[in-house]
Amino acid sequence: MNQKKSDISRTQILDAAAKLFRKHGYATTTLRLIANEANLKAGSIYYYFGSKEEILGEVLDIGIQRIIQAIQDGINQLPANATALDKIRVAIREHLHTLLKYGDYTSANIRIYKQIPSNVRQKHRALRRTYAEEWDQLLNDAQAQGEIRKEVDITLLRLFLLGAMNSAAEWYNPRRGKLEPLFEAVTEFFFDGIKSIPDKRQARDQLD
Amino acid sequence: MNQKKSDISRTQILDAAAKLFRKHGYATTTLRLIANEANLKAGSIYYYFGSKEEILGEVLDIGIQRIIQAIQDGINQLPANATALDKIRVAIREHLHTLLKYGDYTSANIRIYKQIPSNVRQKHRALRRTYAEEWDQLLNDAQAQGEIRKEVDITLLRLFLLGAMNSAAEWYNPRRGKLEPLFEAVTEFFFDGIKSIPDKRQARDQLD
DNA sequence: TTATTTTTCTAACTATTATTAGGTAGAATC
DNA sequence: GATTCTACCTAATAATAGTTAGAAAAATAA
Repeated sequence: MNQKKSDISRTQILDAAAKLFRKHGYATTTLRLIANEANLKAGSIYYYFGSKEEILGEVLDIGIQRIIQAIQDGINQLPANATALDKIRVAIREHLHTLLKYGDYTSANIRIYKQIPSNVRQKHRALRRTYAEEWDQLLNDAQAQGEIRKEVDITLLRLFLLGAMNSAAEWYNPRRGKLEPLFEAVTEFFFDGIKSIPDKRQARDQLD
Repeated sequence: MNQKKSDISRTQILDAAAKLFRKHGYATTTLRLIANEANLKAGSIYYYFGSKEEILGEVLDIGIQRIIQAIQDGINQLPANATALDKIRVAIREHLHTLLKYGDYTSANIRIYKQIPSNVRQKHRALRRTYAEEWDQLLNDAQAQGEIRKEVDITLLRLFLLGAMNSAAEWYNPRRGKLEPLFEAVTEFFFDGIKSIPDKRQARDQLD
């Protein structure tokens, strides 16, 4: 009844696949490479998965689910009087952390999503949508509270904010720098902007 | 002496490759698909290119060069009294435009860069570096002029700004929306931020 | 121990790939 | 008109991919 050995191998295959998908993309990652990384032979993979696409699907789902979980946990730890912007700060931090530190699944997801078979992408789309909606919720709340200017297009904000963060998966090198400055830079840029002096439009907004 | 026919076919191959690389990635784009899109047979491609990698290399280079050219042209058309931020605005606009409108080469470059054979990426890296340096120049100028707050880390700003813009290649649908709102959103977010009221830190900066 | 089930391996099969060798039709040149 | 060059094509090659079938080994149960 106890099938521990089996679970271990299955996890090793997924871990190996996530790592290699992230690094080399889906198409160029062969089952023989995955098997090798997981200390198996290629044929043995089919004891656990029906196809290469099935592995891909599971890696993708795990990638998003981990990040959703991390943000959920982070927000739950916030004090009761936390503002909407506080929650967004937590979400930014957890997103970056999950993406860049414990990142094979999440990073693989971000990196290869657009270059996978369309039937797999199709299936995975719902989960992505869910994640996007959680962000929209956070951002809309902040706007409703008056913490985000009311002219801001929330959808575009989400797309550019996530786009900026996800791009770090392309250039961030864990050995060359800590993650905290990235978090501070993102919040600084998006919350306050980079300009020295508020221009007329912003000044006007403040008079409302 | 006039080899117009040849040039046309060569260009068609490159156009087809850029289009397919952008859409399906490098590995999954076969020479037969490229040939078909360019109205040739696969073997004929070798009359023009020595290998698939050679096509890739040329597509990548063209992608960056077009964007560099567009920005250069845009800045040159600016009046003499344009500010450093004005130039950055132009650079943002041209970057988005080249990426999203005339985008097969540029978009292919952005999308597949991380999943190509490392020797090709190695060769192409210098051009990318050049482009990054042009941005750093623009941003540093603005900071030296006092138009960007002096605490801003210019390298991180470049990485996140380009990351945000490039992400649009993943989600922008030309049929569903105009490009101008994107441009406005990017400048709004990065220049002024999204917050309704400047927080203490920003207020402090303004007192310096 | 023996029997059964779970897990892994070996060795092949089929399809597809980039690449190459050699041919061909027409245009250009002599 | 004969020759050479240009721009392709056809057909084959060798390598590699995902996948499968069946045997071997390891673990578990009897």
